[in-house]
Amino acid sequence: MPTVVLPDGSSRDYEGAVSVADIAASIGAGLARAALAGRVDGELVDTSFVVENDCELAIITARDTDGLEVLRHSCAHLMAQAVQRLFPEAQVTVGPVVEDGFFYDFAYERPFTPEDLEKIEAKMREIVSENLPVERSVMSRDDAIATFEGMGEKYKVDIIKSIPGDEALSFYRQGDFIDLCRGPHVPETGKFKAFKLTSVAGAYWRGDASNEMLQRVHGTAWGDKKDLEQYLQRLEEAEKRDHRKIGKKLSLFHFQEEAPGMVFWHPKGWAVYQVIQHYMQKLQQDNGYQEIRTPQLVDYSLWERSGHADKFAEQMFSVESDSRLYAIKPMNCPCHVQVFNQGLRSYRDLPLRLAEFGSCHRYEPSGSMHGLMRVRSFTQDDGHIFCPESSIQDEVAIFMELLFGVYKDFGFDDIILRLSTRPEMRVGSDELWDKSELALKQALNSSGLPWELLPGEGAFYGPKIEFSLKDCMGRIQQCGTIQVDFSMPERLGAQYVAEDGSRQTPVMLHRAILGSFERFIGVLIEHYAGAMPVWLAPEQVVIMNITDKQAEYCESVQKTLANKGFRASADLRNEKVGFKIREHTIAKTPFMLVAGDREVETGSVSVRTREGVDLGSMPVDAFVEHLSAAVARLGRTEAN
RNA sequence: GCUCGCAUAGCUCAGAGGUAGAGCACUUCAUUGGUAAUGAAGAGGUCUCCGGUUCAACUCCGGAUGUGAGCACCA
Repeated sequence: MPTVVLPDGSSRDYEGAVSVADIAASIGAGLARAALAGRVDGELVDTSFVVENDCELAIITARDTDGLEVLRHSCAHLMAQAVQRLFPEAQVTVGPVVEDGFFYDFAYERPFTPEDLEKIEAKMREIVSENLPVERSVMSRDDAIATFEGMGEKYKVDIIKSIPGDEALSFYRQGDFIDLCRGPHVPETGKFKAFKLTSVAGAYWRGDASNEMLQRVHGTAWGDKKDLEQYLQRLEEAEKRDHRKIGKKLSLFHFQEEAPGMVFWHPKGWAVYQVIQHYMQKLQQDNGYQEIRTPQLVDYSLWERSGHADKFAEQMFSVESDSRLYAIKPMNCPCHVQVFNQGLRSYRDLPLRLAEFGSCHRYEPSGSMHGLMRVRSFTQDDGHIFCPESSIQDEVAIFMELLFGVYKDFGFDDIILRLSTRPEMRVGSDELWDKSELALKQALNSSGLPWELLPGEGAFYGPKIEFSLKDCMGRIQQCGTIQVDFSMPERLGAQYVAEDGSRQTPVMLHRAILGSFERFIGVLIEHYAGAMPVWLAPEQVVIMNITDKQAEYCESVQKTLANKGFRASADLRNEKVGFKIREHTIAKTPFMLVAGDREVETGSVSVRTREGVDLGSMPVDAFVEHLSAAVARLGRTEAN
């Protein structure tokens, strides 16, 4: 006589053991149709799961996040079934759920083509219309291995063998297809209303580049057609915001074959870069950093001493000159230690905060480059804090405060914090790791923000915090970081004289707020779809005449604005004002000023924004005030 | 680096085994027009590069380079 408590708090009694599907049916026919799975006392189960005792139960539909996951996971099975019907030689491997969809990896004699994808999708629809029941079963490991060996599925056999423990394994069968799976799954193949295969690409077996390459087919699945449509629109929107596209359209920068992975900044892109750099420069000055500049080429031996040559030799550019080997600097830290090492340092000098807009070159693998997001030549807003072990927590807390302010100024309010702790391969005593991990944890906790733990993901020299921001498309972009390093100061002989006269090795905190200018600007472009906040806009104002008669007036207004430090230009071309408005709107210039005879007479300008809002005519002074306020707001929203 | 795709005018893209087209941009002329495209004319391409097949290659084949998606990598 189970009593089932539903999410709304109501409860229902049943005569005897009853399946989740039956419970759904007893609540309503609509719910029964929509039911994809159940959650019994917090655990996800199939709708065929039989409830025998009192429990809390929720019927899971495509409206639940969990339901969508079940749907997508089942859709991966559906796809695998379709592939095996079309290509009996293809072997199945794994097919997990990913954000917004799923994929399945197949081993096949040749890569799938886009035409194959269409065929697979058609076959999937066929299987949907067959409405095959999806049935769970349990097999012992030995039986499972024998079964899949019999089918010639060697990858599955591998997977089964690699699952630890020796309890029985669950399998899901739908018609002619069976797959190893924890489940749960949808009750029958008729449940799929909206799915689409999106792409095919290679992926290594077990994610290891030394293994053979499989065919990974990506797909997406949703509760209904409307959601699918919305998702596809979101993809389109993301494509429109692609910083590579906008960068070209707005002439911010370009790349060319002669310098792969290195940016040619155009005047407008460089203007943005400069604004950001000046902003950071001022910020760091105001917050106890001293700016330095270190060489581009440094003898290879320094990189050997720092340990980088060992690990990253292949990713370092080098130059030979006078039979000496130099590395083009791939990072700034060893150079900063050299600056620290000049002269004898006292504990009174600490914390010593050195900052550099450090230009670095790394030979990134060709396939990893991506517009501004991953380049071979980039500039970090790098900084290193040399301090005694005891100040780690304070320094980290101060840094985080600084970083949050910067992100807000750029218009990012949603920040994600992650702590990466000791990896297997590491230097330094456990005691040291304990201390610094604790320091980072305490700094995180005192920020009051939620944070995530990534065990084992720290650098070999110390734990780190990574700061990611969420852009307006909900994508997570890693930018800032602070890392504790107990290794490099020692390797490179950094020391200071402590209060008691003894020589001590300082701890070094590596930190960056933006990460790299290139990447950060890429993120900004996508976040704002090119329409930068006024303080960052490469061109803040353009003033245009209606006829040649107002040319002189426009020039004088332009000069007035430029003298006040605004980025203003005059568009005096012999074109209709509508044409000019259109061009500058497309160019995302925040303010467009029009001057005709009326404005000349009254010493005013007619103001229009790139959003198409007409602010009417106003005296030039009034506009200057308006503009100043817009600039001063930075990227902050009203609330912040 | 790996798998698959792509590479045509400054940009966005069409295009057939018989040495190329559109729109925008550019130049010139006319036009002086009040808030998202004034009209006309002109100029512009060793069709990424190197090989091969062919009477003939921008087109087919191979390679290189760059680039796109995904994987791997990311101090």
